[in-house]
Amino acid sequence: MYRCMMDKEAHQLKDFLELGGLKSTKERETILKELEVLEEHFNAEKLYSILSRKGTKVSRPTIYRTLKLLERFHLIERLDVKKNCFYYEPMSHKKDHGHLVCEHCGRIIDFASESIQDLKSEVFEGKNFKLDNISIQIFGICETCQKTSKIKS
Amino acid sequence: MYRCMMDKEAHQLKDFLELGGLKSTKERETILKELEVLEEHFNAEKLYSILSRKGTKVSRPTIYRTLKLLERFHLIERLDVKKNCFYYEPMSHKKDHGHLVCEHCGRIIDFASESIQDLKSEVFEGKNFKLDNISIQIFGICETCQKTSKIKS
DNA sequence: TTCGTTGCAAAGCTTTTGCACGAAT
DNA sequence: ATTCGTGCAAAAGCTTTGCAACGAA
Repeated sequence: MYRCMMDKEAHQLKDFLELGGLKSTKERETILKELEVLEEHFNAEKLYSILSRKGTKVSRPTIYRTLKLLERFHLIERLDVKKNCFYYEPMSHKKDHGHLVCEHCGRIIDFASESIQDLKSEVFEGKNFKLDNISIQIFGICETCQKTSKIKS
Repeated sequence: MYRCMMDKEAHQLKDFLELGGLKSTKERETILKELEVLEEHFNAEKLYSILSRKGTKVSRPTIYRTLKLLERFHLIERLDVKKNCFYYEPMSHKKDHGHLVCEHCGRIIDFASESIQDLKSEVFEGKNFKLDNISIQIFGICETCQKTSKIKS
């Protein structure tokens, strides 16, 4: 299962890196540190601009490479939210949950649900499919946008 | 709600087109006709090559534009399956269902589930979120690939 | 005739890659 | 001393756009 992230990410990463004969660099630590405090869903570009603004700029290629690395180690998870780019889940979001994606403002809201577990059991029992990761997106209009409904049909 | 598609797509489309002051062209009909018989999930490039092979080639820009049009009319639905491109649901797939996406061979298998309805009710009751469309992807390894498991961990 | 539509070529955007330099072990 | 990682610039891959020619109403 992806999606899940331990508390001491840094340690984990270092272990993984060592195991894989990979190196711990200041760029990787910068990114990891940012992800530990990041509350929102993000993509490569957003991370790039956050770090740039903070004066700890890391190049785009390195950001992309590092995100891939972290994904491979299941330390972050890639989302699928109808944008033509990759979005990621912050490390702080842990257990199984789905995403409410507002089609008006683009906001992504996590939601937990009993039914997700049911769904997994059903699929596991019904089909001979080795589950890895479940990804649930519900598209619609969030509360805020419904109120300020400047929404064109 | 997206995802749902009536039987007489062509009629529907013509109505929509008329309503919007849009025109019915042979390119749009070619695409629509292909989508009516297409069994598999597809993307723009796949559609392009199918039509090209059949000798009813339509340019890429037109394919992209038409798919967008059909999506706008809720005649097809865009999927989110961890590829860096848009995948669509064929018109023949109707009611609420999720997708099992094999991470090894890339195959997409539809599955229906009671729990999807539960999930929708839960969200509808719990949050003040105006539902539009639910998108469920379960990633893992399909039966076939498990058997022929040449899978690198 | 009037607009919407098409195809081409070019541009746009996100992501990836080649390569030389630099840093970690 | 190796070997891996970084940044730059360039390429790649998918999608969109500008524009002139075309075609449906």
